[in-house]
Amino acid sequence: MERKDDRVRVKSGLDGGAVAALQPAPPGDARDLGVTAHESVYRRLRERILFGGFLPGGAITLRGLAEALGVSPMPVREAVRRLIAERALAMQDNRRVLVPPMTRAKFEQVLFARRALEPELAARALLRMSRADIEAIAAIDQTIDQTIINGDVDGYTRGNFRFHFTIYGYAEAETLLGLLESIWLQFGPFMRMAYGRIGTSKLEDYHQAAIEAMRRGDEAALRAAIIADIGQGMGFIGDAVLGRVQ
Amino acid sequence: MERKDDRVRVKSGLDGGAVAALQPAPPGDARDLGVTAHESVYRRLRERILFGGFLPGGAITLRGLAEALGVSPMPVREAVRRLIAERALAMQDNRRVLVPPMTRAKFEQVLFARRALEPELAARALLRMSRADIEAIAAIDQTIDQTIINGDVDGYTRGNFRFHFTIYGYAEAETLLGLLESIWLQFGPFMRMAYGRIGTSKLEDYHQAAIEAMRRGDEAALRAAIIADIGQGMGFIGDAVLGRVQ
DNA sequence: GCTTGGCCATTGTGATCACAAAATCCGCGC
DNA sequence: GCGCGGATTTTGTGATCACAATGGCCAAGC
Repeated sequence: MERKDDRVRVKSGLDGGAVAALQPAPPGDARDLGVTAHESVYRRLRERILFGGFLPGGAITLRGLAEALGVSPMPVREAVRRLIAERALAMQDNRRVLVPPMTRAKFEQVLFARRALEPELAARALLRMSRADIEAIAAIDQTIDQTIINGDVDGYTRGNFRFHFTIYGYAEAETLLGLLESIWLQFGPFMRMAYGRIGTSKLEDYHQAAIEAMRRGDEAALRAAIIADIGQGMGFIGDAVLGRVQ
Repeated sequence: MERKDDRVRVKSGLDGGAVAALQPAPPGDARDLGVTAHESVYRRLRERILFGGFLPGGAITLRGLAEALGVSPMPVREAVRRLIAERALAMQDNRRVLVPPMTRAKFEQVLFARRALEPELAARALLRMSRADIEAIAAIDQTIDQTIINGDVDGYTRGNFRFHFTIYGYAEAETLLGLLESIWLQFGPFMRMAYGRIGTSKLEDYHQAAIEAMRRGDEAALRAAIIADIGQGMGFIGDAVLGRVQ
């Protein structure tokens, strides 16, 4: 009993207090309104994978998660199975579930997929965004700048995700967006790890260039800014994580 | 122990014609060797979605599938949830599971994704294929030609899938391949429907051009052949299912 | 005949139990 | 002190049961 809890807590503690612990949803949590238990569990785990810092390679047990989340193992099974299908988690031959490790080959494919999908989604979004929409994106970017100043790694990670996917959401391209979400889930833990290791001081991005391209309605410049942002961010992650990849 | 709930399930039967041909796995089926029940169910459903003809829009019930497959509803739940995560099935707000309908917007995104992923996968495969591998591909294409002559729509559909994914399998790019599999699962039912509606008589493809490009080691020509094949095949499907597609 | 209301079968969801395999632990022998 | 083999615990899997909600069906009323 004691061990089980310990293992969960250890995995969650990537960099101390900045990350909210995995715990049962507060009663009346907005995320749980009219939502099934496994959907709630799925969202919690997904968020944890993207931002929280499940340790890559760390083991995950259904009963352990169920106990930590205050539900029976059943909805956890469904949520975990869904995340496995999205390649966010993996099951090895042992039937043991874990956050799949990053490899150089996988990293390179993630990079290719991002470069193929994200400029396209941004370009499609540009056709459908109002001036107010664009300024909302700019506002998000300002909050990101604040997280950089504050050294808030978790805030930066969340803000960066929100910046990208708020834009892509306007593309009205659910099929392509689904592919991209799977991709982000696959490098999410490593993004968090990289930023956590390097800190926010050296962070720079091409968000401002993207915003100005959107303001001008310049699709080519927007594509270029997104590609530059991907290359810069992924270069960061690659340097931090793959330098010592097994 | 004794099950007191001996409700009459006789008349529940199968849900419409969509699952009519689904049968329990034969004992000792190679697909079930050392494989969990939900994995077996998953493969069977997946194959049916790709080749078999779940009717788009047709309703699917867990208990109906379970009965048709000779298992309890539990492994069906996991298999269906996995297919939903892969976008092969969808759950509407009613919590009813169905084969999602094709829309013009979705079709166009599928086309974009195929054009982005498949030439790349083919090019990567080319670097790793031996001469014998290429001739094995050529042999697959010959069986496809035979299915066209015989008017064997099912055989053509399977052969075409096998032709493409045998090539892409050599690319050693599991991440990209996973994205592409999700894409094929999304248009699979419509591919089958289109070919079934038009028949094999008018079928032509660019497989031969792709094979000769591979024999010459000509990456650019291979990419072009794959792109041409996608355009031709998807044009077929689009015409048959959506009417005219730009 | 057509609409409408209520009854009931059916559905997905979640909890609990049983079981086999895997991992872990523990104590024996060297 | 250190491997090593059996016992024990833990784990994923699958079946069964309970339950609330949705949908379908049929009869009553206009």
